[in-house]
Amino acid sequence: MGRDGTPTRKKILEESKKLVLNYGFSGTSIDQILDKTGITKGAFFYHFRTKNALAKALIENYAKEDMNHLEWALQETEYLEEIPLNRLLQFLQHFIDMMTGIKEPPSCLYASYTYESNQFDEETLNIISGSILKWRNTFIELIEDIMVDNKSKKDVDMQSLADQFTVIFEGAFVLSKALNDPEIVPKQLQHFKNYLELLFEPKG
Amino acid sequence: MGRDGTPTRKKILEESKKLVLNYGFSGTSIDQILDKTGITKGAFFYHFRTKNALAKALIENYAKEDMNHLEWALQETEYLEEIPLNRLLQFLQHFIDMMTGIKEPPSCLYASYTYESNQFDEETLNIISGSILKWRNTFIELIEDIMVDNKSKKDVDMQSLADQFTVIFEGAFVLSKALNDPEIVPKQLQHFKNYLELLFEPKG
DNA sequence: ATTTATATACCAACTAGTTTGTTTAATTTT
DNA sequence: AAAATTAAACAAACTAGTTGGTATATAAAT
Repeated sequence: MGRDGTPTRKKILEESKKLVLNYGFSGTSIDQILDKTGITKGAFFYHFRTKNALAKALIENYAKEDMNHLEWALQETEYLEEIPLNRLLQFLQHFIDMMTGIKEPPSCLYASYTYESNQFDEETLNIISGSILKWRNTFIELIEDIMVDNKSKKDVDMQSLADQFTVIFEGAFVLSKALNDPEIVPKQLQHFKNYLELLFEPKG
Repeated sequence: MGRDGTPTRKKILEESKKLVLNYGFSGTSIDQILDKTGITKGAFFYHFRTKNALAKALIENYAKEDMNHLEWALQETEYLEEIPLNRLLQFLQHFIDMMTGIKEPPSCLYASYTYESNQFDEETLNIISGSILKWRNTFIELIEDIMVDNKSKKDVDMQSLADQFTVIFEGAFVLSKALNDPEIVPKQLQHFKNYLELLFEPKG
């Protein structure tokens, strides 16, 4: 056994994530990361073969956490399986709650990478599209369950309705950052919840 | 008088905008811009004092076009002033039409800059927030006109409802790019239109 | 009308500094 | 002993920005 490198690796990933979200990936230099972490160049290149290997590790990490959020909300609402509309609304409410009261504007590595996508290889970009498609398909299933015995008030395209969750998240992040107002995020999600209620709630 | 530099300046702005949207601002080098435009470094720095002066000119240009779109849609729907809901829906429809049939995923310089905001000075970032607030206030007025004699089906926060237009645009751009599917954009806007119809249309 | 002047536009080569990445030898931790 | 880390020097390529000079269109003076 040698010594344990995981704390160092973790520190690099943590600090560089913050830097990337505010300077962009190209705008973040390795020297900047070394300053923030206090480690040396040798240690950095011991953990990551190239700067783009860091990019990939960052997005892999981020996607894993993202998929955990998805699984968590699915499990938390599993008990409502028999009342599909309530389940979907509760699923959404979890994310509204999560985003309520945050102190600074959140941001998303997917969007960050997407706006400098020519810097990254296909494998790295596929992690992003893969995650987004996972959200899409999850929502499609949740909505399909509703539609079994519940007609929507409007003739809607289901795939794009499913995408709207991610769309609103991503868009709200951009506005929240640009206007420096974290409250924008939960408020926008609330509108999506309203929309689903208006579309699917039975009463007149 | 010397020769006319406006075509050169225009070329720089056009090409660098494309580059910035795919590589990020930091990820776009001046040499790259010179390759694409075929001009020389001397010419570049004749037109722009620094690289960040280009960033500012780019966003000024972009914001101006953006504000033109806003004014255009306002004027096109002015004839519906007396039927505020129809006006808002028609206003939206203009942008749905504009985004229908496009061949490649569009993107937005506001979002691009926002995800590497630490690269830019306050003046540059204020152009972005200024434009977004202009959209917000325009939509607030349009919605207020509706609410004069039309109660909404849900108790909605007006400011965030106004913001949703920009939120959906920005979010749809991100997904459209990440999944390489330009059709996402008009489809997402259609959902916003649906939402407004469900909120404000009188019939049961 | 041709020369002369001049401001603008532009070019090619250069400079100073930064970037990612390498190397090597010594040191620390398990 | 093996893995992780430091420190420091180094290189090759790239970066933003500078310099000194040249071309071009217009306007003024001859």
